[in-house]
Amino acid sequence: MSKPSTRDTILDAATDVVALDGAKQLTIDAVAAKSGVSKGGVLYHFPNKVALLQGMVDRVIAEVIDDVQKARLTATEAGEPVLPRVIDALFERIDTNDSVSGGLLAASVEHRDLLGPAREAISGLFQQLANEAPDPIQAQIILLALDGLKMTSLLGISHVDPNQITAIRQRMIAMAREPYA
Amino acid sequence: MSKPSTRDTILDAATDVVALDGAKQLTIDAVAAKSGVSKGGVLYHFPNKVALLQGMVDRVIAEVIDDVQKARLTATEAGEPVLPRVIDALFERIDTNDSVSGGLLAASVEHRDLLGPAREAISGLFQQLANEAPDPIQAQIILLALDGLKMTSLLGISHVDPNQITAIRQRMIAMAREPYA
DNA sequence: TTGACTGTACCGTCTGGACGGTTTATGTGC
DNA sequence: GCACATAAACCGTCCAGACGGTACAGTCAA
Repeated sequence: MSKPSTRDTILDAATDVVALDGAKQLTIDAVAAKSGVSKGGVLYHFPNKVALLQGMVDRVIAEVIDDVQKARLTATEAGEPVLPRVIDALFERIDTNDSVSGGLLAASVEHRDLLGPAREAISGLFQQLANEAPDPIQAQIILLALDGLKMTSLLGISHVDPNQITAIRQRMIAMAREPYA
Repeated sequence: MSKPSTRDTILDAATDVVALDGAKQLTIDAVAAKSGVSKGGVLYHFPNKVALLQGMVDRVIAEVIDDVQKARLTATEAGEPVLPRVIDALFERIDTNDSVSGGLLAASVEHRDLLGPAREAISGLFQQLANEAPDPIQAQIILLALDGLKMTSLLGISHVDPNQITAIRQRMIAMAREPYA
């Protein structure tokens, strides 16, 4: 276990701040305090606040993409259809409902370009997923529904009865297996 | 056309500010300047900034609910299934992509209770829509996909090819008409 | 008279970031 | 192995501007 880089320490602290105190409280001072690094040190690694946000966003996005790619790989290796596995993977992420992504989402409204690079990557991946599926349009709808589920629950405005989550999940998988007639 | 109330004038101005300059620029001073009402006047109607935000959110939510209810009414009057009409109505709202909702969404992450009352109303309405549909689970998935579409396009992170929007819309309607076998 | 404002002055606080200084790591020549 | 130079990593303070909110005297139509 090597000592984590200061850069990562800072990003971890920033994540903590958002998770515990909300996105509004994400100030350079707060991050400095929580990370044990001085304010100057923080600004050395991230020349300004936007760069810090960018660092956080990039980490989260990379994680999501990694999850999906993994699901995709294991599915193709097992000779199974890809989409059901992806659905499962994304549902797992919904359950681990970090309040961090919500905060980052909010920040991204302000700084549109934060999600610019991420958009490219995710857009390409999802398009590919849909096109590889037997029924691309249906696949898109399923992926959109996953977006909706994630985002509404992220923002605390989900209108889905928790008891029905499992049914929805299973239905999505069933849909993914047998395309629309 | 009677003169709009000062309260509405203020809310309009606030909406303008968010639309043109972003949510971050929504300051009491900015709203006062844009509305032509003095700062004191603004604070007379909205004792603090949160109250102002609440006023904005409430207006938007009421509008959405109204649209959906209208679609629902005309459908039942025509003896048609409700969901297809609702899908159409919500798609129309996606196209009129006000950047305001995005800003309000961002603000709602910070002030969770802003969406509290709205959540109740929308949650109830959507649940009812789903339960009235021939296939409630499928209906939920469709409604979630609409959420996803709206939110991703609101945040500028949509991964849907614009050329496929129409196909997706039609498929959703087709799905709503004939439930899953 | 009263409610709906205007206009201005003011306060306390927060925050991003600039800046100059200091420690630590990394070579490099001898 | 050692002295030295150089740059990277990091510290702590200070500042200017912005913002929410208060206070309060005055205006004006109903």
